[in-house]
Amino acid sequence: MTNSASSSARYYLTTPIYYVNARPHLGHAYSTIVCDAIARRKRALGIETWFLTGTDEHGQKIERSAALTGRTPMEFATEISGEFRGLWNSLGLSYDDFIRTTEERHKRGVQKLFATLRDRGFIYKGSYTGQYCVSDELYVDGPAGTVCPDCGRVTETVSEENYFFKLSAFERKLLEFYEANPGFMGPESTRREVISFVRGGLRDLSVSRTSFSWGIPVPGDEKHVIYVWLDALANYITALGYGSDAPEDKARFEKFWPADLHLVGKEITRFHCVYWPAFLMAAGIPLPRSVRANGWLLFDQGKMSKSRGNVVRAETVLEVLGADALRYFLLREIPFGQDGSFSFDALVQRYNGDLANGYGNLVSRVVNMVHKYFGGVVPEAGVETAAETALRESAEKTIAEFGPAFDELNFSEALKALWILVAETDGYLTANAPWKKPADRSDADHAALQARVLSTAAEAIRIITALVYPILPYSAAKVWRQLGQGEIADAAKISFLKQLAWGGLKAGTKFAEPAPLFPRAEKDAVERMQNIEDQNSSSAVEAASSGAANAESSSPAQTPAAPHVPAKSGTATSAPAAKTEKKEAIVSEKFEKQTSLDSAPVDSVGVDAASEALAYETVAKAANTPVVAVAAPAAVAAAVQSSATPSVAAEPQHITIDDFVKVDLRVAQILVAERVPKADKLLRLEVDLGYEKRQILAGIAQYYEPEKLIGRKIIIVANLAPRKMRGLESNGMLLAASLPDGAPVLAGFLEEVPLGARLK
RNA sequence: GGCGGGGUAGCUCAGAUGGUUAGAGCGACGGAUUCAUAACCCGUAGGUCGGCAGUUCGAUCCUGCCUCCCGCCA
Repeated sequence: MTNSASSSARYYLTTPIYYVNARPHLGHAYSTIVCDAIARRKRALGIETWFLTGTDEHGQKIERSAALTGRTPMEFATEISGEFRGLWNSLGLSYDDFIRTTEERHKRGVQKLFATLRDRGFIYKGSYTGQYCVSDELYVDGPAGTVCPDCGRVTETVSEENYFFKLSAFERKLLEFYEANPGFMGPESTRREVISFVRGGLRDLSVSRTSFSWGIPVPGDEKHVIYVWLDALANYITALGYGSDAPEDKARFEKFWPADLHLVGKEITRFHCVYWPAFLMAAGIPLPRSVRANGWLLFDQGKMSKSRGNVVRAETVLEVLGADALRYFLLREIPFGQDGSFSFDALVQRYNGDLANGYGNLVSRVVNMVHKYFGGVVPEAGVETAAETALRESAEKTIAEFGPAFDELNFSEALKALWILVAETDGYLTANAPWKKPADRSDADHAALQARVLSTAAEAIRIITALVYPILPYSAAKVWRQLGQGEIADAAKISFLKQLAWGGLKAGTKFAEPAPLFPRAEKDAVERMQNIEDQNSSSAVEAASSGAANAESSSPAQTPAAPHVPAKSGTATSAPAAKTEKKEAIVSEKFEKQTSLDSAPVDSVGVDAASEALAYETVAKAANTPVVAVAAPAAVAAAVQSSATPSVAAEPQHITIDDFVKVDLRVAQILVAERVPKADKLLRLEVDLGYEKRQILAGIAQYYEPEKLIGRKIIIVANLAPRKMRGLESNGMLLAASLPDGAPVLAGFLEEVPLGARLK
């Protein structure tokens, strides 16, 4: 994964810096946890390691969000940044430095970088006239009236004078660099995408803004602030001391730069694989050795979901199962680099299956037996038989396989290999049954067997524990103590992983008392976590509407991208959760599309007040600009104004065809229709989609007799996130025209259509 | 629309330069067992390897077409 020189005795790795427009969630935690595991292993191998994380705090969006809450951008950023740091601390992440882009050391470094680029002739002043999406701070190609490809809103024509970076001068140099350094970026799919992007031609990049002031001023021309990506990317060097004259800063920079690994979310690979190397080349600074993209973390949505398909907070998992459970799940379940889906069910299954029943139970049975049969003191193993040889060789094989897999970031493979050893040790114990003395075995023979088997199994556990330490640091520390090995953190300081070999557990070692490692998660664990999330997300609605916690990081563009460069994602973060939210958000936007197409406004009838609140919540979160999901085009402005929601933009809300396609509209037939007790508006429907049947709740009880609906074919939004109403789960909503008096008229077809047919 | 990646057991995924019975873990079922966290151990599950056509003695792995999903770009 890294090219040359990665074997040197120092290692510098970075997480993305997280944009403070969103509160931290599991997606952010994922990237940071991965880095933490890597950092811990490197340190335990005796490699001097520097692990950097931090927050990205400039930009117009922060300025705005702060204004909505009546605070200064700095106050706002400080609060959210503190939440990130607080979460990393409560997860026990071992970062060496946490940088904020609002810190003086960073500003100084960024200004130096900008000045260097300018002095070397790679920055010039130019002007740009074109289309600009105010909401996404994004320049868009096309004539006046062009729609923003990211959010679907109509762009505005702007004309401004900016500084430009001569990105075009680096097209060939970058391609040559990629060619010469095949390990620079990964995974392979990312690499191909980046190369094909650069081959498609690079245009100069606008690297300053005058439309807002929350940023780092351009040195010598302070009405400009520096482009947020140039600002953000530079954190990787400013945190080490770039731009400082202090000797210790210079020394640190010299020691750790270039970085060995920038771990980034896959949506921001282009910034790290194209712009960042170009900036560095232009400034005459060495390039990082590798950039690796992690995939999205998706939350289970759609059909199965008991979960609401919403953002999950790391704290929830931490509270119920602990940090190690979360770390294990993320690294074991998701092949690194691919998208992975997170669900509480899968988490609990992994936890119980691998941690509680597997590793935890193995430790428990062996430590208990050593206490029971040997007073807690490791006996002499005696002569190795074929069974011990097999286990030892298996452990040696595991040591040989685990490291390379881990170092290639194939955590999932590494853990899989390690858990084979867990299973083999369990099997070895069962096969030799030290707790059972056959009648034909002498006491002496049995004692020898017990000694041999238990010391061998304990040694296997020691090996497993050492290897798993970077991934399960807290649990490994407990086991290490139980095995009488002292503090594993101390062992890590003296490079214990480097010399790890079979035979390290000495006879005579005194075990500590057994203590539970991973208590089995009871059946209610999933439910408990969901409840915690539900409570949290209902309070998040308030936060969102007050502007404090909106805009999940990846979906809206934080950054003003350059002209002609339709940068869509905005943040230096992994931001997986946005995906789900965006999907939901689209649903409300869809109605506007409908309204502009149809004469009668189509409304969402399956939604009662509660789910309207949901629709609003998700839109607000995803877009920062509350969207009103009703009204014909001409009335939009008025509707926005009259709505209680704080509105920023009043332009018509267009979406692209790509957005529309995300709404899964299907033909369904009503099989069952009945009133919901104690709800005068709600009907419970069971509908058949041809490929599946599901339950939907619809607020049409005042207008339709349930009996008359049975057999009728309707149109439903099939991929709407499930929602509970009156204790019943609704999996989708039906479509109907909304008459002036509020009465719904169900949408349907004049011709015969098959069940499950998609509308598009 | 262009480029790229995918569609393998209920779930998450491996895999083969094409060759007798396509694998693992989890879940499910049956058995054994009790040192241990109702755990561990043993066994079982028969999945058109997305669809169709072609190349071949033989394809799930090659070719073409189709379909669905995802990403990047326009």
